[in-house]
Amino acid sequence: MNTIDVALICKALGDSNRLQIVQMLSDGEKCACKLQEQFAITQPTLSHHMRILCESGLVNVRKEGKWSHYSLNCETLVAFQQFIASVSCGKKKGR
Amino acid sequence: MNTIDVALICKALGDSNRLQIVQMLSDGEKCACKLQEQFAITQPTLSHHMRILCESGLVNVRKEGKWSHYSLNCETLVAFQQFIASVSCGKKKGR
DNA sequence: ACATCACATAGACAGTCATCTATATGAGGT
DNA sequence: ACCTCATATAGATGACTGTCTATGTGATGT
Repeated sequence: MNTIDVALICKALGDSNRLQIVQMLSDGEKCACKLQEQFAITQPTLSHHMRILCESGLVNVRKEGKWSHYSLNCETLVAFQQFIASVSCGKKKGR
Repeated sequence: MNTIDVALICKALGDSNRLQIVQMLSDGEKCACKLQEQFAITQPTLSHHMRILCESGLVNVRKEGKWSHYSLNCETLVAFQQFIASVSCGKKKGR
């Protein structure tokens, strides 16, 4: 995973609504209607946020009838986590 | 570390120049002039990026004579990494 | 066929962002 | 005192962002 991809994901997570959405998806797949309940934003705004999350690669969508079910993309998430974990603060030992 | 703090850090990392700066600081403290060499941006623009990184809490600055030395803030970095690592993709995994 | 539900798209708008040029600040050196 | 170097600040500008209202789309039910 290169810096451009990571920056895109960070940008997606740089909005606290979206960050909370990701945390909610940590529990497992959820439909848009379920996510909607938790936020004081309109349905189109949520849809916009979900699009950004999907485009970053961090979130997958599964359409089933009228519903859109969103879930975290494990592969992308893990690659992102590894990238972030690879940053070190230089000092050999902490504390 | 709460969602607002994390979102602020993500926002700071959501620019690829800043993400690369953080990667460079992973090596250890560097002065602005050293960072400057690596980017095709003007000095004021770099200064602007450094301010955003400092305000996010992820970067510290140490002034010494004419120079500004930047380094990663270990405490913030680790807290951020833990937050990111705590997101799971739902499918059961160890730990 | 029609109405309804779940969601996406379009367009608008105010606010924020990354970048630049120009200028200020402050530390050293001569 | 003056000049230079390293960096910060100010102000401008065009692009992008988050949010809204209004409307479109496609699936489901009567």
